Amino acid sequence: MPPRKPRNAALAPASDSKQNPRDAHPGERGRGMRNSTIKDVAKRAHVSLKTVSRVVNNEPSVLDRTRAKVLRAVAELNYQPDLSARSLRSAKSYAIGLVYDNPNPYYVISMQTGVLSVCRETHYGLQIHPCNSSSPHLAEELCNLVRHARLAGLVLAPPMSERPELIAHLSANDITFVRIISAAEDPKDGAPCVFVDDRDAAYDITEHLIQLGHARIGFLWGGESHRSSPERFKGYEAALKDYGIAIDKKLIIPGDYSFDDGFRGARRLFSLKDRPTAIFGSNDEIAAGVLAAAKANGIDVPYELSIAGFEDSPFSKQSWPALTTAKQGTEDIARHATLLLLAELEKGDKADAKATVQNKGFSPQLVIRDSTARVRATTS
Amino acid sequence: MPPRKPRNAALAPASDSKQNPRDAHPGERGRGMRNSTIKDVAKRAHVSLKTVSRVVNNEPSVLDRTRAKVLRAVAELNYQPDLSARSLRSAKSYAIGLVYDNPNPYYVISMQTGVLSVCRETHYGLQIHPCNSSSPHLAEELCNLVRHARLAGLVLAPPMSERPELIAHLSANDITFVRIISAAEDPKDGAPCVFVDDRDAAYDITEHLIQLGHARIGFLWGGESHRSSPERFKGYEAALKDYGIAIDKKLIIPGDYSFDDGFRGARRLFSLKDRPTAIFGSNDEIAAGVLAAAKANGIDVPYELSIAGFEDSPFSKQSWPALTTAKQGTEDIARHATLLLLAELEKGDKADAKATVQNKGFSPQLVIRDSTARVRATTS
DNA sequence: AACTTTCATGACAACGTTGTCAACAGATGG
DNA sequence: CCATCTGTTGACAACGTTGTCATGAAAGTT
Repeated sequence: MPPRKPRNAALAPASDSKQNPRDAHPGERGRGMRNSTIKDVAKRAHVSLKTVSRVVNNEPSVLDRTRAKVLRAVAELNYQPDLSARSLRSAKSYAIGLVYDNPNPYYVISMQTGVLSVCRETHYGLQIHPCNSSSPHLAEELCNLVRHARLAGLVLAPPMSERPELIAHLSANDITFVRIISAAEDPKDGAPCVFVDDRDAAYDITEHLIQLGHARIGFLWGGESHRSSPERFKGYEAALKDYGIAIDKKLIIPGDYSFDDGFRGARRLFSLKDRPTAIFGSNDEIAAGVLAAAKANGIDVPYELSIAGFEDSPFSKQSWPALTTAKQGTEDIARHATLLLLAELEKGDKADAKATVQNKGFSPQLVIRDSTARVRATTS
Repeated sequence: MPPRKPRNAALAPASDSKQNPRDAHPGERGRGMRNSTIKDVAKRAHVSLKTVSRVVNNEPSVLDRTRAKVLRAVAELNYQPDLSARSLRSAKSYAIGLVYDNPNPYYVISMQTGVLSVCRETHYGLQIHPCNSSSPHLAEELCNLVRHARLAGLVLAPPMSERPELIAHLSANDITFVRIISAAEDPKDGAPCVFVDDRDAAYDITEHLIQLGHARIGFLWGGESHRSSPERFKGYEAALKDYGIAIDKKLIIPGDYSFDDGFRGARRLFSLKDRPTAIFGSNDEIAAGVLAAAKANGIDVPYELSIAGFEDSPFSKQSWPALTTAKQGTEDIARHATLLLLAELEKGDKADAKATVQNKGFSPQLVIRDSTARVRATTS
């Protein structure tokens, strides 16, 4: 075999002449040499391998003086433990997975950002795993993923987090995970989760519309596979009931969390003899579709029609008029879920038991913008 | 230490009574037992460890009969090689990093999707690494990332891919990477890259506007830090020149790749004595800002004002009117970049030399929608 | 003073894999 | 018949780390 050439040869600085993979005393220069190992550190600090290991892992029972000596050597050599060796030996792992199936880039990015912020702090790696929630082999796939990529645990976003068979399968295979689910309260089923009270927020939105004088309020459903859909519907239902407004089934349209379904749903509502004066789309995409349909039909928003969405995605600020919606705080939700997962992992390690991170609920907050207004006149 | 409890205890099936971590003969059931190792496979196939290793890695010099025997055992035990052990021993690695700094979720998600599609096929893991391209420690940060997470290589999205010091630093540290850059042709600097001809596409867009009769065409710049910005500007400039239209500096507004800058830039253009009849926003976000500004000023798009964007993000279809833009094919670009990276990695391994994957150029394609129209009347 | 306990440290094996090298069988050539 | 070659296989060490256990010193207890 010919000697291995440095990659990207053209851009690399003139390389040294000798092939001496092992003799350069580590520590002289930070570049171009093999990574230093725990052995080098031990030699330099005049202690044993194990002592270095202890210091690096913050184990107790090391004299302060020794610790300082080792830390100095670590710094001088720019030593970083090798994760492969570590996870091989300790059967632990330093990466987690984020599993989602969501067509909404804003949501996904917020999720990733939240999870990553914790990963950065804790030096965990993140593997993203978009997937097809309706695949029959998903459970198997996730198990293999965890095994193959040696993931310490998973953060499950909806709708995966809401599929009991999937959850059961993961539990059975001893995989650690956290769920992010739509629910009004902690399910208290023993498994860690973060729950988002979609129902409550949908109630607020509906109430806001009612207080603006609307009585005929259309509702456009989100996807069947997400539990948030029925939750949001329940909120809508409850608000109408509380204000003594009868539910009109003609105003309730099934569909998916998509722009196109918003567009189509709105057209159906427009064709009604007795049109709604307001439409609540189950998320911002749907609401954007409604907005587009309104414009296509020459309906003036918000004066002839109020529109509300759900999610507070960036384009809800940027549409014209800007959308009234509910701010989910996806990033915080993801952050907390990740903290919860890490706590769970620690729990598995030690019998410290006392978990400092708890299941937690989030309530999306109503954000009033320009797409909702007081009812002006009954539509023709 | 008390015996380790299974995690998620409440959901786990009634656990077995004995603590027998090692005695269960692997292969009987697929669940709840330790992962099988190469040793188990060897035992079951009545061959040595090394032979199994050879089969698993598709090395030559194995009798077909032996290979078959081993493969059967592998299948029966659902054996999957342990990546930690593998990368520890072979100093190779099975994950790559995707480095980007881009506020646009659509772009980022497309990028991720493209890279992931290759990763899935090749069983590589993907670590995403959003970062701050203006951080002075970015180069150091990336080196540490690669070392710490044992990444085999990096895919660099703009603008990181366009910073010479960064590239040089990575090369100097012997890190393998591919760049995705904005350029009309292959820079041929020896380092692998995928280049996107923004200039050409911007030319097409400008030409389209000119052919609709527009002569006063505003141009809203994207971010300074992205090379795509001047490239797109060059395309705009070249088209005007080719059609004999003088450049009016008042029509050219600096700014960033953002909605807000689009909004502000458009307002500045509207306040001009001699308004443009068309505006070319350097990306769809900017164009969306222009659209919003037009609506806020009661300007009828496309009849009083044509607007074009760049990127073909989903909302360019969903805005009202839908935006004329250039389709980038980000997903394909990311796919090819990843293939290129993997080819580069293989090249490092063997001296096969003959690279089958080459640097490649992409030309975004003009997509004509409803936000551009034939010039009707001179603006007041 | 002799003992137990506690603490700090180190020697060594082990994690699951692959690289090196040697061994062997059978074929080929003289 | 022996020497050589080729192709297949296996024994063993090594990768860098951490867990286990042993060791010895210092401190506390009788």
